[in-house]
Amino acid sequence: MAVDGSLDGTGIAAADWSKVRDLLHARGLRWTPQRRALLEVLASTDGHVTGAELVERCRAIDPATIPSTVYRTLDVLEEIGFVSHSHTADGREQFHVLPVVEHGHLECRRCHDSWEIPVDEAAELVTALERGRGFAVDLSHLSILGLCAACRES
Amino acid sequence: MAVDGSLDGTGIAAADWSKVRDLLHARGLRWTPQRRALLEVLASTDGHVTGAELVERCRAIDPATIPSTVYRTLDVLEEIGFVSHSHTADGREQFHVLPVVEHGHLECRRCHDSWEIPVDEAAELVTALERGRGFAVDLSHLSILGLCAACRES
DNA sequence: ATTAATGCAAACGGTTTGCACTACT
DNA sequence: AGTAGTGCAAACCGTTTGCATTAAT
Repeated sequence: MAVDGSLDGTGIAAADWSKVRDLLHARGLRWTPQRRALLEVLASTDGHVTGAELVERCRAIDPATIPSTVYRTLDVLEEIGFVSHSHTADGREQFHVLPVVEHGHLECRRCHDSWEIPVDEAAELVTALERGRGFAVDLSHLSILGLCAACRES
Repeated sequence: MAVDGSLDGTGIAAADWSKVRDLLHARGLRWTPQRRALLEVLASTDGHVTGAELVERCRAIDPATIPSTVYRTLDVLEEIGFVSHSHTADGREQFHVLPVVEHGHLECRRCHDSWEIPVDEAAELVTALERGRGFAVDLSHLSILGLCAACRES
């Protein structure tokens, strides 16, 4: 996989990287090899990963990766709106990239696989809570634990 | 507040304690001062507390309280079905006493207050996920973050 | 007399912090 | 040159573990 957006041939990822680079530069922030590595990792996720997983995957690219650098970069990426975070059922931080649509997460307590819940699937709950209690649900922080179809059968 | 269920005059708490004591004895487990203290704390909660909060409140009763004892007791209380646990939005363990009805939690990201969500309020979501994906929601682990009515106004 | 439960201390895992140094701009 | 970002190490917080000791049965 390409490491520099400007030389990349895969399209989407390259576009995202230069966008991030520009957003950083616009704020006087900098583009470093460590940030590039994290962006590379983020670009190849299916949309949600824990902080610890990101550290691990960055280490695959650069074994010298330091956790604090990853977490600090995640903070700035969250500030510029490139990622957002919620929490898994067992309390670890869960990050997701540029959510095109806001969504929650569904997690199986047995196989620990997880899926996204799009707005429309949670719509009834969200509007019910809003109408009944005036509570504005933060869907991107919604994490539902349960048993997936496959695990229920076996 | 009374410390021994058999001498207690307040009713509910005393009943719960002897029930727990009996459940423990039925399994060859023991009734200790430390467990009594935790039960006293649990009896006076509004239904949900974090593990760390329980440790702190037990210390108010007995300053010599040891965290591991509290957590170990919570484990057995969960085993005998007297409490169950989920996780708060920031990932700490959240315990609740004998849920008469299974329920989730609503937490305000600003004032950090929290409320219970009874089954019926989550019913639509639960059945939608079950029908659409065969996913069995674990309502007692459901924790929704958002902005409460009071905090939205100000 | 059993053996469950405790106190203690140390370790855990994920994340955060302080600080001197490095390297983007 | 200026200062954002890094590497490192140490601290953090809530929770868990191992083990010798205590105490409920």
